[in-house]
Amino acid sequence: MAPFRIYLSFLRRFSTAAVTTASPAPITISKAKLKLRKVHDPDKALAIYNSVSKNPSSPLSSRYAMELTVQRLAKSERFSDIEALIESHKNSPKIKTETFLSTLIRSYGRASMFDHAMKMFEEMDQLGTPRSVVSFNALLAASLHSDLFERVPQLFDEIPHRYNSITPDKISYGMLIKSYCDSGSPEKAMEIMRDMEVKDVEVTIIAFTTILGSLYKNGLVDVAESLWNEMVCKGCELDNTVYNVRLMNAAKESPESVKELMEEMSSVGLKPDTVSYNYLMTAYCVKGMMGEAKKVYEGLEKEHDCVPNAATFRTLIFHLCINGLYDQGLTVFKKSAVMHKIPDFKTCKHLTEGLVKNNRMEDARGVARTVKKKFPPRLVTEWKKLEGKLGLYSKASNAAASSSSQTREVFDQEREDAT
DNA sequence: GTAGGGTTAG
Repeated sequence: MAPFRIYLSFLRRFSTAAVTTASPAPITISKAKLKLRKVHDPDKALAIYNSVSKNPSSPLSSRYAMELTVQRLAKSERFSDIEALIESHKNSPKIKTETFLSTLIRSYGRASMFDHAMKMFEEMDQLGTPRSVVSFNALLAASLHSDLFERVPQLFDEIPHRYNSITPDKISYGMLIKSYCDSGSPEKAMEIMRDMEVKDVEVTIIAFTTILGSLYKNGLVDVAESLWNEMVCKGCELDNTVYNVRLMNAAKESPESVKELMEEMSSVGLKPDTVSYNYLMTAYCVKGMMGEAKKVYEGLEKEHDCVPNAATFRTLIFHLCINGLYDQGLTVFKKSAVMHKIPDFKTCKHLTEGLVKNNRMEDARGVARTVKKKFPPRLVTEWKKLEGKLGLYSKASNAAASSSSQTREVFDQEREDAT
């Protein structure tokens, strides 16, 4: 049933493509990956994926394409399509290699389908795939991505006992630590860390970073600071991510403390990245210093050679809206649409409501058009309810339509870009 | 990016 659905989806896409665009010819994998990053419609994603998966040239890359496709389908809750897609790979001779099978387990995790991941792990004997810590780690990753953090300690107890070919390594332990951190127990995570030291398993910078972030989030700032000192004393090679976690904490304090820490970052030879600048921008936003926040945003590309990401847009647009700066919010929103990184539902709602309140009906409809194109079906349904409440397409609002040729231009540009 | 775990939600 499910493979047939995929086929139908593909046909559907194929027939529209035949009418509206010139050639649906087979494409290279690198092209497919570029396209997949932009496309959010699950049927389009599947069509792109199918147009390369037949081409056997580069199997390594197509795994990545699969993960992207699965993520698109997962957002639309198309679980039977995901199952069909992933299971179809079991026919490949590569299924006997543990890394390939582990990719499939991990993909199930990306779709929060932990039971399927577990089933695949258990089927390894029948499939003739040898087991090592590689597939065990894939299974742990699948439970973390499925938000089943309580399953991780359980698997940790059971699996290595059941299969003597599996010995947890530093990455397994890293995920165990993450599971405790995600369930709000950084102290328990620190116990695991001490346990690793006893067992002579390396505590990597990633494990440290996980704990550090969790300590800050749970308000255990003093413990976090002493862990940081411990890392520095041990000569741990610090990187951007661990500094970014500290910046997260500094952002709660003040923009000044963020800047100070960013200078420290530079002085140790690290270059602040998009995430770092996002924290600086956030620090200005929460203080209501929107002019300064926008300067950070504008400097991202111009001065710092960084690309704004989804969090950049989400945070900035949200705060522009709650400060009543809908016009500026709209400008930034347009940019986010061009970059296929529109903000979340709540932020889009704020923006649209604000535009309606200011009688900018055509601009509000422009935002709505983009939202409906990019959100998964469930949210589109929700969004249409909002449109009804706002009277976005009522007669009165049509009459009030104004100044929108510019809006159309930008949204049309975005539309072409998406195909 | 090539095996895999870490950072942003007002």
